Amino acid sequence: MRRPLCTAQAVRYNGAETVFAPGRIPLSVRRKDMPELPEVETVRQGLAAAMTGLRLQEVTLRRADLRLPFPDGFSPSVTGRRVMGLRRRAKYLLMDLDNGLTVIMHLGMSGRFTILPPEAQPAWPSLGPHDHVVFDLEDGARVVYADPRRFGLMTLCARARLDSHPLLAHLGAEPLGASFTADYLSAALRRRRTAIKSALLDQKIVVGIGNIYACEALFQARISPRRSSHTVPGRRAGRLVDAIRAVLEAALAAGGSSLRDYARTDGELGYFQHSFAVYDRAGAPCPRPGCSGTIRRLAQGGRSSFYCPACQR
DNA sequence: CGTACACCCTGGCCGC
DNA sequence: TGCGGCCAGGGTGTAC
Repeated sequence: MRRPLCTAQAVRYNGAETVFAPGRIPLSVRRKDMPELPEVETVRQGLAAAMTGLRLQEVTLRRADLRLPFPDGFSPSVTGRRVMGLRRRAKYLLMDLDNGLTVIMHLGMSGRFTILPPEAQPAWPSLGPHDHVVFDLEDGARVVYADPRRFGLMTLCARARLDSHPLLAHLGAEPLGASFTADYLSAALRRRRTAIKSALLDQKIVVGIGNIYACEALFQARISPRRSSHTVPGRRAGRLVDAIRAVLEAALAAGGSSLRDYARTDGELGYFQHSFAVYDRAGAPCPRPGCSGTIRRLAQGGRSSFYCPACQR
């Protein structure tokens, strides 16, 4: 399918709705399907509702690895166990089992879970080539993990040693947690000379922010993605912390409502229509009221940044 | 240690 | 219209 030509496009900004003038600039209305913190949290809620308290009657691995190999004994360690609950740390999903083990799961870029309710069983879709893990629950429901690009992972860890697991030990602050403050961010950035955009993607500083929300938060905080990190501490760090929280919370709210919609239809979790102020909008007018700038695209660290050079400094 | 970049993978988009 | 090529991205590993 080709990208639609822009006729009129609505974008939400600070609660006010801005409508782009008709133009000839091709704008993709890209469906966001890269899991960042809000998407992972939405998936966590869906899985928790479907799995908590139930036994995993059968767990099937349909290949030997994703980004990493499944650990030896994965299926036997998990099969027959009861799911005590689902937690999230950064973009990792943590499924606690009743034998003291926790399943660590990451969606990578294209990982997705689908919940097939028991009553729909005769009409369940057959498994495709990218359906790598199948959890059959004791109530007859089925949870399928699919991941075309296989950047995701699934592994096991004793719950008592979870905090020192190599994947989790070096993670920075949760952006929606109490420890993520202007002072914390200022201290983390003070001696860094990389661009602030790259620092926001560094999971040792703050977790859960991917390329899209990094761009959106910098736009809302009116900070250029090119600004050197060590010039952010102080007032800008305060704006940035507020902007990160606002952007993630708005996406979480959208995810929650889409979860209810999807649960009624095909049970697919965490993927929803979402529009962005700057992400993937190169050439579009800046949506900030009163700003006449044009959104630009910039390559930083092998990744695309989108920003308004007129109002982000 | 901080920084920069290659790499993993495949669907989808682009140009020819 | 068909096909080859390139790009997207998170996280880790390596080289400077």
